[in-house]
Amino acid sequence: MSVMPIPQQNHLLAALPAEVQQRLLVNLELIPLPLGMVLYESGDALRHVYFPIDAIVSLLYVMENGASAEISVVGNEGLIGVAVFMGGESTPSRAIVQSAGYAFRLLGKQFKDEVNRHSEMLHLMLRYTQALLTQMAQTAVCNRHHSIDQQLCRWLLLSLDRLSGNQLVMTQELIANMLGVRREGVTEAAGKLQKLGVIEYSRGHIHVLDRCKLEQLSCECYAVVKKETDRLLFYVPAEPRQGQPALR
Amino acid sequence: MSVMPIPQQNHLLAALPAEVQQRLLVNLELIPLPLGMVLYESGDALRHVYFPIDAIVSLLYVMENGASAEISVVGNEGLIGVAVFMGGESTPSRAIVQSAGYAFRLLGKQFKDEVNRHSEMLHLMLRYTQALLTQMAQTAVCNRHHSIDQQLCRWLLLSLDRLSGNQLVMTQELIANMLGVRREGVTEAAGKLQKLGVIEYSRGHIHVLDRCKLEQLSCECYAVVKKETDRLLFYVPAEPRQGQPALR
DNA sequence: CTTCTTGCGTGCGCTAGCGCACAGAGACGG
DNA sequence: CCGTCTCTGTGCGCTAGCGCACGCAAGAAG
Repeated sequence: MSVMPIPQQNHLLAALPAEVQQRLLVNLELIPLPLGMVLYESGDALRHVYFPIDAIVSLLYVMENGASAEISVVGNEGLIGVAVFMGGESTPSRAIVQSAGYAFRLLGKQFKDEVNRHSEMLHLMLRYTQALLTQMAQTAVCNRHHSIDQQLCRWLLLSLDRLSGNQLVMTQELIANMLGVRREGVTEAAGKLQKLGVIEYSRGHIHVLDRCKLEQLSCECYAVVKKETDRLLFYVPAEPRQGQPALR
Repeated sequence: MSVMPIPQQNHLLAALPAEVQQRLLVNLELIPLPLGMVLYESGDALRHVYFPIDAIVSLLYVMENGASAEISVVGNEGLIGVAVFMGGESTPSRAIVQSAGYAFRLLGKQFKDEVNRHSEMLHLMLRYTQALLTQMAQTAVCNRHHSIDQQLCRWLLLSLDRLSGNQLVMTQELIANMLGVRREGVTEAAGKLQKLGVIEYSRGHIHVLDRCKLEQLSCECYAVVKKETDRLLFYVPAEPRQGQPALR
């Protein structure tokens, strides 16, 4: 990040009415999110909501025995902390930084008040929440029916969509935690992809060489979630943004 | 159903302010939900929202190859059709009746207008939606990490909580569809439970004999979802309902 | 340049769950 | 009472993924 991040780089913030943006701007706090930082733990009352700029945050469920599984992933298309306006104030999951970067944050209470004052803003947030819901549902299905190979492809694509460039900084161990599988399983799957010339990696750095191939090898889950997310967030009838094709 | 169902048997309808109840009552339509009825298909625009009384409805994702997986389950604690007020108007899943019974339904537009007029009502619906979110997340985790035996226990408990009595009408084949596993897998798991004296079944009728044991044999997922659902929906500070222990 | 740490590769035995095939047994209509 | 359909039980070979153990090599630290 050589240039200063601005709030409008987060799609949700950018989509707010100008008037609301003005009022929120002064309260937004730019926060660096280093890899592995925990934004909140399972059951924590949410003090802030976070709007990622170039960071990626995973919602992770950690079981009693320590095993984990990623529930959903959030980049600059969304926000962390939907429980603030959904009313629960907490969720039984952990929010952890999966790719370092920056985010703007806002006090939960302030955000909640603002959301409740502006129905347009509320409805935007609710559409985002529905996109999140879709992602969770699809994760459930994917966990049930698809191979590690397919899931790795899906996961790489989800991350890629939320990054600029085609390189991820991410060890296989961490990917395994996210997918809820063995590290060796990821090694094997990644090895296959490398042999096929789809990716190239070494010691925590993954280059995606052939995104197209990746999409072919992925299960349907990626496309379903992407399509639905685009429908919910980026198709705004009779506005200039209409038809914007992708997450980023 | 020898007695006439009344709207207040649905927890969400019962929790609405008296004034709103009055206005909705005349528009509520009592509908019988036979086993297997599809309330909506993946991608359908939602014409109605449904409030189950004694029926159970599953949200099911059906993949391209026909395989399926249950995303969440809804009984008289909730409603079918959250996409109406979340703004998406549709979801990529099927709503199918898993246990026959009755539900009240309401035109989606009417419900939406009502929700948008009453913030108290909206907030109740959002809390329910968060409970749904939790259930989906937990389903994802459960699909990843737990055995068919454990998942069957969880599934039986979820159904039991939404029924009166301790008998389910449900073939192993259908349970397998819900869990997204083989029918034989369910046969085996159910056989174990029967040997342990936890359940008793024959040709689509399952009697639960020892609910306690069922909870012990289930994975943590059931308890997590139940606790969170109770927290979100039934704990209303400084009101008579406070401390109500269970879903039903 | 050495040493240590971190990330990746690999092999091996094991189990859960799959796909398939078929058999028996309750329910039910004629 | 008989044929038919639906539901459940069982057996068998197969594979994906697990747990474990160990080796190796690229960077970082000294």
